Amino acid sequence: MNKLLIILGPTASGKSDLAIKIAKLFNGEIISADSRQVYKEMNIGTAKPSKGKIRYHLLDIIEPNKRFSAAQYKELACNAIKDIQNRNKLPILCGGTGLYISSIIEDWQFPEVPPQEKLREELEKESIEQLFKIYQKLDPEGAKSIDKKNKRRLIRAIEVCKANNKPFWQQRKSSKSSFDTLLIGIELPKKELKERIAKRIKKMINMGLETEIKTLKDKYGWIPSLQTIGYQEWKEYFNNKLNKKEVQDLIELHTIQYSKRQMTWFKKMKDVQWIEKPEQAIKLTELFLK
RNA sequence: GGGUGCGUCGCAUAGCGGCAAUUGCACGAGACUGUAAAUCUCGCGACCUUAGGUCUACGUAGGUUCGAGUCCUACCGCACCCA
Repeated sequence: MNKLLIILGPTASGKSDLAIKIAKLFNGEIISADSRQVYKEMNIGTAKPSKGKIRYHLLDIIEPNKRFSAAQYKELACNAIKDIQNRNKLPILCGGTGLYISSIIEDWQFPEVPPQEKLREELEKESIEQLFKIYQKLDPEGAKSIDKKNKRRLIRAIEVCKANNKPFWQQRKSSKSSFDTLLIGIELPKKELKERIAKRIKKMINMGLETEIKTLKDKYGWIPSLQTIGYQEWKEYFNNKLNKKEVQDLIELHTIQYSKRQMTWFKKMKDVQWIEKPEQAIKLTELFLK
């Protein structure tokens, strides 16, 4: 069996619940496609699914102060998918990180150049214009289409070129996924999504989000993985610049904005079956598995 | 009743005679191949097909000026002070 079911959608749209439901009905296991739920100790703020009967992969696989990447994700996720298929179960890829999902369904080959902190630090000092010039020299073709005002991206492009002595643009590859896929996207009316987001955030706070963050920042400081919606907002709170209500409002705002960015990515993806109700997903899955 | 200050594009903020008007936020659209819940771009008075042009706009009404968000007068609203 080579089937792979994918469930995507913006945050708080009910992806996990749907995935669990389908996993129960169709003998499946879930692979999280979420760039924050991979971290240990970040539970409440990432709305990490709690342990249940259904096996959930790629949660809690890394320490919060460690670096994680899309390339690592892709490898781990592919392995998990194949493993599940080999055991004759249905793998369900479920999450809101568009980049991670795309890397699997389009079988991206990331250039095999791990991040090089030193080089990055060096390049970080340069101006954007300067960086663009450097990149232009290394990869004139790529320079035509790169986002020339995005420092982070320029630095990575330069890093890859230097490491392999080949233009960055030629090192990015994608192809048709070898999996037989069904993509289901959840798209709720704006108003409903907003309500669900607000509700979820309230719940998080009631569940002790503040304590979770306090523990994390006391233990690790404001590490990069805390640069996450629902976490970063508390920095000002602990500095007494914001009160709790303001933090909550900010989280809500940022989450809504994030959900729009997610949709921008998803809408670009081909072959997504957009649904609003879980029953529709179940029907689609039935047909898919026939 | 007297005095002072302030009223600018959803909100905040700049502007001190050449302005469709600065900046931030919000909002809209979009990009994305090892940080992606990250990072970045563009748009944001209306109309005309782009270059560009036309109209309507800085509390209201007048005035001075080639030209007014900017100066003057009156009025309205808000804030503070003195009575």
